[in-house]
Amino acid sequence: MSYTLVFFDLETTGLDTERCDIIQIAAVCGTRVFNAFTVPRCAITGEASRLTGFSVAGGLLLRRGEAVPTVSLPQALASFVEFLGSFCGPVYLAAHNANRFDAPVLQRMLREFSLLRRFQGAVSSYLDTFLLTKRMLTNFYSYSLPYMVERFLGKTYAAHNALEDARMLQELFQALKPGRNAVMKCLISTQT
DNA sequence: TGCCAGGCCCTCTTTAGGGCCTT
Repeated sequence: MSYTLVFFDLETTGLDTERCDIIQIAAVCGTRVFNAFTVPRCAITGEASRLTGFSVAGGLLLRRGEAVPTVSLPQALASFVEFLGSFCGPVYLAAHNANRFDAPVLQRMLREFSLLRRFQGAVSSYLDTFLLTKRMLTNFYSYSLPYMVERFLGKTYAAHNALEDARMLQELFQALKPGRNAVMKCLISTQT
């Protein structure tokens, strides 16, 4: 049975998956793209702000000082679920370190806005590409996304922009060509 | 200044501990 892989990434206010808020949700599947920004409800940590370039001033979301168009968090999440629901199943939602970061944050947000059931109807599993690359490739200096992209695609890119991270993750996956069995071993159910 | 989260993986392991990766 075939499956659809959608590559995604979140930019958030920090690393605490129980408390952080989403700033950017981005996803790619082939040439189809989703990208949404939202004004976070809690403060952006200094480290997250330094890495992503995001800040909030006067109720506006700024990236490196320039205002970014935003929608409300529930609007962003509902649009994301609608985007995911437009693909033929089963749909796997892939992120680098999904198991430990992106999936817990997204699941918590979807539950908060009563969107989890709809999401679970569209997406059967997450795919953790960090686990996948660690299992596929041994004895590497690093398994971070920027390092993997530089090593296998020969590119440096604007890391910590969710859309660029998702695009690079898709390219990396296409370059590495993991087997179906390797992919299946790194899936995490959305039914939590 | 340096610490802050945390499940998985590895190994100098299993009666444990440290590093990784994500923002």
